[in-house]
Amino acid sequence: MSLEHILLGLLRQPASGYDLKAAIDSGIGHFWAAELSQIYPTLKKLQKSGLLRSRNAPSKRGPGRLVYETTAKGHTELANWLKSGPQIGDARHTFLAQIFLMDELKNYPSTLQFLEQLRDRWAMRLAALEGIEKMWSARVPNFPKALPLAEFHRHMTLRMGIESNRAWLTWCDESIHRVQERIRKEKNRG
Amino acid sequence: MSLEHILLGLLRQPASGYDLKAAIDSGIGHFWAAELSQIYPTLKKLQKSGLLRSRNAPSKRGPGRLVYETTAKGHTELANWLKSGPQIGDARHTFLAQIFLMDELKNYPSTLQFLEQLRDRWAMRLAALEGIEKMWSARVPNFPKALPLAEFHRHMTLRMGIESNRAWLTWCDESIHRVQERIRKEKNRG
DNA sequence: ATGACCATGTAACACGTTACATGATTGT
DNA sequence: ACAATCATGTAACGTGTTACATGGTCAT
Repeated sequence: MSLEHILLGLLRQPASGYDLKAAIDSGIGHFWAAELSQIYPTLKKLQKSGLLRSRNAPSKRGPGRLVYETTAKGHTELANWLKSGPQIGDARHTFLAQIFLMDELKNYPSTLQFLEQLRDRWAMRLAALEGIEKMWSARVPNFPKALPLAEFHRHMTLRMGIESNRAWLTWCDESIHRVQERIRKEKNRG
Repeated sequence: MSLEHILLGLLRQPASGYDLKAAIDSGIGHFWAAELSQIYPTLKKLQKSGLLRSRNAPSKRGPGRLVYETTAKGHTELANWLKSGPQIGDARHTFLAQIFLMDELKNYPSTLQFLEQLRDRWAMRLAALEGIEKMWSARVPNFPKALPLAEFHRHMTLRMGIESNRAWLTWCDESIHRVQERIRKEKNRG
């Protein structure tokens, strides 16, 4: 299970399940998602295996917090996972399946509209990611060369998000252009 | 469920569960995977809902085949799914999580090796996809402009595969370069 | 007082993989 | 004879989402 290792990694700083949900959404949201209902049981399971320990802590508002942190055994497990080589999941891209089958509609304008919706969403995502990088670079002198070890690794994942989003946008624009050409040709023939 | 709609779409040509597994692996393998143990029950479920019908057919070798095809109701359902807009799944990229946490190893050579493994796998995938396009273009005169409706849509998904793989490779090379620079700097300082 | 946020959890369901079971045919 | 391929299926398990349950605090 990858979520186990992700929690293990994020918990090198003590945090509660609620904190981890926020850290995932804000920090790695562009390539990972997790719900609280999955996080809480996973933390308990990790503690049972001796990879995490927890303590109760008060909260300013709301109920008491359960703060977890990684044990020595947890560090070992995390290191082994990182050394085990890249886990390239079979990414399922539902929207590609939709395009693959979209000839069913026998109608170029439907395809066009679909691609434009895709482009809009990706343009927004790309702008968000570029914004994050811009703010980061404003904060750190000699960015990104001067980034310390941990930030350097985090920055690589941000760059990956930006670069793939850019490629997808380019592909969208190309595809939109090709569809528009076909619509034009049909008109001239009809 | 997306697999339901994918089977529905592929079944505009009659086929057995076994055939569909082969069609998925060879046709959309670069963005979708499915096991026979998932395909068979899904087909039964679709038939029960009236979106597919089946008939028995003999086989040259092995047991009898169950050949399915889409009903009118199935076509309607498929069209509705295609018109419902792009489904952008929260793609989970485990390898990005690994990089994000890899500062744990406190060791640039580990990161370097990881990135090189990623690059090698993507280089192979890219070569495979480009090979498919090359063979396709050799077979069809005036490729890709002359492609008919269905093939045009399939070609767009192939292009997406090629373009994102290329972007990932570029990102890999960039990242490898950045890590190597850091290793060099450490040596000079040490 | 109403809604947003803090904070933890359970239950039911949906989706997907791995392992197992069965058995015929074809090529080496 | 042995392995690969054809062909269908079940069972157990792992992973992830949605809905539900509970209740305190803070700002408007």
